[in-house]
Amino acid sequence: MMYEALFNYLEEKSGLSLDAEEKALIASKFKHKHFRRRQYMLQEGDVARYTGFIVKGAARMFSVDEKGNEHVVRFALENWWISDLESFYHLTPTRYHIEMMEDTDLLLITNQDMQELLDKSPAFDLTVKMQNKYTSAATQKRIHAAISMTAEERYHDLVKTYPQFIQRFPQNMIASYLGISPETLSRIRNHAKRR
Amino acid sequence: MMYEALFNYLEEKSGLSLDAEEKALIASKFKHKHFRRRQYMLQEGDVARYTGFIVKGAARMFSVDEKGNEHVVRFALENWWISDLESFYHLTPTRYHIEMMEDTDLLLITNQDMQELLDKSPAFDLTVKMQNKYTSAATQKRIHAAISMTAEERYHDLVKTYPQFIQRFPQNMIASYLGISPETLSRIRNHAKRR
DNA sequence: AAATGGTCTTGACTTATGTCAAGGCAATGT
DNA sequence: ACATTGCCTTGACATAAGTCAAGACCATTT
Repeated sequence: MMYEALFNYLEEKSGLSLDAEEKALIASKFKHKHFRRRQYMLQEGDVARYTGFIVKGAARMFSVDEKGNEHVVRFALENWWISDLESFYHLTPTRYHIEMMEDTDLLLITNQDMQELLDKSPAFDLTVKMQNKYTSAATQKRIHAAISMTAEERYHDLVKTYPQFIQRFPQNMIASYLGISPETLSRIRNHAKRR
Repeated sequence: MMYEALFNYLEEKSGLSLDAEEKALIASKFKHKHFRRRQYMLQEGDVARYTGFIVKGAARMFSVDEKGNEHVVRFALENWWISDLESFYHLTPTRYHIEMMEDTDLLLITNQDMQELLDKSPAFDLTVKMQNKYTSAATQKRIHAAISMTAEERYHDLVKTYPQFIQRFPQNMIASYLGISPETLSRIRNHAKRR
């Protein structure tokens, strides 16, 4: 059932195994919600009451600037967390939207329940610690890419690092994620092919 | 003395107060090291054995590309942590350099000692958790800036967010941090003045 | 089956930013 | 005091990427 994906993820990331009691505790803190393709989990101005764990599906988080242009800040797939952490932790209105790109099953948890789990479930606590390490390394790499590589280099790097993204997100959103226009991405891909 | 800065930081971030025993435990895990201006804490190819806490001073972390150009990935000042976390956690050779921009006092800790402190010192554990929240929000903001703002907007945003950087780091490194050339930054600053 | 809307491509043109080169100024070392 | 070096500015030119517009191709809805 739905929670198995989360248990597997926790056991794998933490390296610890979960007994029935810990599983029950964890399951009691998350509630399951199904989203349809194009449905929003969060909209600009909302406060992010939940962080979501993706059991199945895909989502994107993006902002909209004054000119109405969208900027994709992150993508998320199975076994990823999705939320605006700034809003989630500080209870401030978010500047972002989170939209499902496919029919998606999420497990949702509030900040308060998350704090409780961090205290009471060693596997959960350790998983979050491991995940933070991984994420901080990855975001550092992305910042480095953004400031030091050309659009073409960033695209090839993305293809290598997250090939799933290319399969599951349309090209104009990939372009937005890379910080370039869809036209530029189209040309980059055609140049690459010719060689 | 040297460790007071760290204790103050931990008490403030965690909201917990440290008794003599916890202070002694923490102090036993860090060693103090003084660096002179221009001295390196880490060089490309090294493994980052330590993470540093800056008691006094300033540092930059940067990479060098094939053309020999430097790219500043981050700056750090008093009460900031500095390390290549990817190398530190995975014991892989780093692609970065960390150089002191001023005479700097650091408190250094190994990964193993850090794990032990996370287990044994509640204030340390809570501080790291709080810090992770703060950092993940800040890096998300920086990624958003890099992909969606012009060079000029990014500069003004930096001036507002980290005015200390402008005071303490030379302009060519600020430019590198923003992902633009020193010439472009010079022109941006002069345009701004005229208005 | 036709209509609609979204997605990608391509061409022509514009604009932001980079590159190269030279000179000035201030800090630093000898 | 002088030489050296690093840092910043400015101009001329080059280039990467953005913008606008049109058309092709699909998938989805009616």
